[in-house]
Amino acid sequence: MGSTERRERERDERRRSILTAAEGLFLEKGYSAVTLDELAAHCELAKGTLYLYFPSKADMLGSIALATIQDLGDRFQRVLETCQDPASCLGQMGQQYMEYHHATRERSGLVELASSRAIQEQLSPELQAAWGRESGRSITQLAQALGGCRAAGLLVEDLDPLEFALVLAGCSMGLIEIAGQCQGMLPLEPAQFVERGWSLLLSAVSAPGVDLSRSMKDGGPE
Amino acid sequence: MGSTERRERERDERRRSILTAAEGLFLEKGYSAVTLDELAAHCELAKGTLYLYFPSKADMLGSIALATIQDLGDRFQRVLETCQDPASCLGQMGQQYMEYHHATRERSGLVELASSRAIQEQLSPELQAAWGRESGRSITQLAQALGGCRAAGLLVEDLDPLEFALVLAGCSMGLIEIAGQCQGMLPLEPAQFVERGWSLLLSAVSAPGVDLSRSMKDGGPE
DNA sequence: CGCTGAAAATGACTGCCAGTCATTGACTGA
DNA sequence: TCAGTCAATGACTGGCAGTCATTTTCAGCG
Repeated sequence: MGSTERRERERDERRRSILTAAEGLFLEKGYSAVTLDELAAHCELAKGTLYLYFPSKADMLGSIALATIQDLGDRFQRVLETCQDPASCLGQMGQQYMEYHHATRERSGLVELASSRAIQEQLSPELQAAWGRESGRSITQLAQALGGCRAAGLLVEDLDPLEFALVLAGCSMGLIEIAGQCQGMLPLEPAQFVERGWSLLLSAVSAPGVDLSRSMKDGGPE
Repeated sequence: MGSTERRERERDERRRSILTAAEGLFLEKGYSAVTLDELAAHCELAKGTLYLYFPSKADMLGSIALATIQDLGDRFQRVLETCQDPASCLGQMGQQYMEYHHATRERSGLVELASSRAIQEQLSPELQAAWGRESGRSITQLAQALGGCRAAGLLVEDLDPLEFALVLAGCSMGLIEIAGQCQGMLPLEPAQFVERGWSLLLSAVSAPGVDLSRSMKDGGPE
């Protein structure tokens, strides 16, 4: 019988519905203010049942955040697969990053929290491993695009693609964070802020006569 | 009698000794793994006594982190007061930032945690206000130095000093964070990482023919 | 020197909540 | 119909932040 498969499908569905409810509550009230009794009530389940699907509350948050950052990796993957020209590849990654950020901006607080040491060390080993893999993935992808640009002579020679990819990633994170904290201080959208940062960094490492930051705005030359 | 003053002095001293013990434990075991019973035992006090000095555990962490970021503001203040030439002013701020980071690098995890929404919203209103004031201070100071550089024609014209100060601050935060997370991924010290970021950003906004990132390395022209 | 009142310190206690587990219920295949 | 498996339950436990009635300390005074 296909009953085992149906079981599995139902299990997946329930898991997903728990995550959906959890995400809503976490966004509404903040992670630590949500109790599992409350979440269980929202799911019309008993608290114990939640533990059949997740080993801890932290793992629920981690799973939500993981799915979010996986989205970025998937976007980058698509760019790498469809794009030949290195400059437009990098440009499209920049665009995808902005779109990703826009699509997930309300969740960015959850991703930030999940990245923190306090949460990370509570995650199950499997999730921890997946998280490390996933956050490394988008950086590697970025480094790959940067490597292509350097090979094409579009970047200054003495640039380590991986190192610069980390710089870009770190700055993006920090800019989003500070933009969230200083909403009042400047009338600027977080996304514009990040875009500004990328532009500056890219223009600083472009080879003489080239401006890679331009390729982000129009998706590359053609 | 001077007994009231002595009282106050002793109170301050005790407060400080609690913070010292707390900092040590937080660094050793992580904030959430430290119980107040444990901390009280280390201070040779009863748990209740701690609450005569701090309204909550979060406020202890907040006070430690606040003192840390105040240090940066003090450093920047000294630079602004002693320095006339705008370029060397900015350069010295960069140097001070690196020194600050070096001096407080083991505490950077605590500052990061204290900055998080999860902790911020638990802080007493007074501490929250002080935190906002203090984190705004160093950015304003940085903006002031940048304004001086722009006025001297060292920066591109269309640069908003405050906005760019926020970019620098955000990138620094993010770079420190990602450097902490990706220790294994690259053989680079966090400080070098941050320095690299500052250099790139400054070179991107320097006026044609000027390289402000240089002034950070040698403390400016003289 | 003892007395007194105020301030400081105490630690048993409370409430809350993540996580557990013995029990019950639902379904399946024989 | 029955046995066996897996999902679901919710009362319970343990641990910890924060409280508060009580005790201790001590300066100032008669």
